[in-house]
Amino acid sequence: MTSGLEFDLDRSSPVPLYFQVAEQISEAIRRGDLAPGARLDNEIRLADRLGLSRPTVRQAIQYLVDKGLLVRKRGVGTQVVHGQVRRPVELTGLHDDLRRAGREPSTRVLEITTVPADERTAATLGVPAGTEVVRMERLRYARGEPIALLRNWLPADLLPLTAESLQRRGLYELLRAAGVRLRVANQRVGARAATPTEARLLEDRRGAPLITMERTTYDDRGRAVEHGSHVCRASHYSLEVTLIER
Amino acid sequence: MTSGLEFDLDRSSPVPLYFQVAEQISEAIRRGDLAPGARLDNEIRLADRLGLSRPTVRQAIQYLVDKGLLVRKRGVGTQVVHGQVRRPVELTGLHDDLRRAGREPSTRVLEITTVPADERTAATLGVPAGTEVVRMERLRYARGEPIALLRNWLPADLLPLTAESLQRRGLYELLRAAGVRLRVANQRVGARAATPTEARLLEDRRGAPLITMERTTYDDRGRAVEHGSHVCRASHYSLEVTLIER
DNA sequence: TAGTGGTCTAGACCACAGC
DNA sequence: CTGTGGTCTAGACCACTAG
Repeated sequence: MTSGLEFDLDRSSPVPLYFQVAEQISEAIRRGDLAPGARLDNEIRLADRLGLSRPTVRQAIQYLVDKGLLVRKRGVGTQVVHGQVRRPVELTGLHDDLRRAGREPSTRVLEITTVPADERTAATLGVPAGTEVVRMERLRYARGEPIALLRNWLPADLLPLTAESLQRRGLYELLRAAGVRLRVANQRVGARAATPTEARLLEDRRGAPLITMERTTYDDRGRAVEHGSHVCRASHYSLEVTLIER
Repeated sequence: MTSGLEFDLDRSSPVPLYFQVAEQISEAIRRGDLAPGARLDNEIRLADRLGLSRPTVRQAIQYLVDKGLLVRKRGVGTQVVHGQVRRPVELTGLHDDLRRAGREPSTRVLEITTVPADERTAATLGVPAGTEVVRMERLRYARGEPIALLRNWLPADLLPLTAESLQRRGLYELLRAAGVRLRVANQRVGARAATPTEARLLEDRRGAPLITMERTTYDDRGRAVEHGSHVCRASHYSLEVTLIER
């Protein structure tokens, strides 16, 4: 039950009320005050207790259901899901992933050039063939060891990119700082053996298993802002995904 | 614009109105009547045209935004995202994946037994140690070729499982048919080289690159209903994921 | 400044689960 | 039968975007 929980809402804050509620429920779960399987008060009672309308409370709950923290069942109620959500479902780059895991990422920029887009790149990014695009190749390290080889293409007019800025910050971080709001990414994940070149760059043996990732990311206008084709050393990295069925 | 689109709503249908709207917009995108980048009418106008309230129209749009088909930006409008969503974000098993791709999956059940849960399995499934669980091992084929080696554990009281039923239907399909509603899955994806045993079963060479998947799935009561530890031949399979930032 | 989505309210009726 | 979430209405005001 949430009966014992205290909620602290600030109506003068620019933070939406539904989000304040969601954050505090989320925090209660993280702390363990709401154990896995625990039932929340029903939506009406929760709304009464918080002095909010039911739709606002529903919005808060829906937000956490979409993140995989809560599950709902009609006639039963809303409960905390068993099993920790290992990672929130977010649109992150490898740099953020590693930093979050406390693995001190660093980057070596192998190449960064501006070229006219060939047919295939233009189609992927949804720009006319021949448009200027930035092509870059980076080597990502964690704790001093090579982890991944990253190849990216993005429209040249999106933001200025330099080897210096890419060495200290991840691509996604730079995009966000430039006001680009990432919204959707289509990603294909596979695996294959390392080629001799890849093995040399990643300081691994030829034929070592690599995770492959092919990703195109779109902003809040629906435009492609980045395409990436990456390989990661499987011995040093794995992906975590949370799937939600609506 | 959606101005030229026709919408056909049935208020007597048990299908929710927001879902009817979402389906028809989705269909218009699939057909190409709404091209990538196309702007929808604004929410107020759309609500007027359909004879619905704005919240209902918003719910329909939100549904498609969550699926990655649409993007919204305040002050701008709602647009169709560039780049096809290759696969809807759904909670599917390998069997469904392959069948959807028209690859005629078939299954050979190598083992299926009921055993008391050891410490680790019990913790993963959130049941007391010693509880009866089903342990199974399957070999999944597509077009006659071995694709994946699947190992699963699930609570024994959930549903009766036989080698016969598993040979003709996927595990997720059987779970759904038994009234289990899957809601959340935490999944870890990696890669490694095939062991000699795996290579023999998968009819591949030793050291061949494999995709590894470790997944725990929860139902609408928040209980773990299945844990899987799978390996797939990377040469014959890859995963597609769509990531959405809220 | 005009137009858009973002948030919020205060109700209503319905469908489904479980006793 | 009772309680729960699921759906729906008809408004309101605000914050942000773009010209």
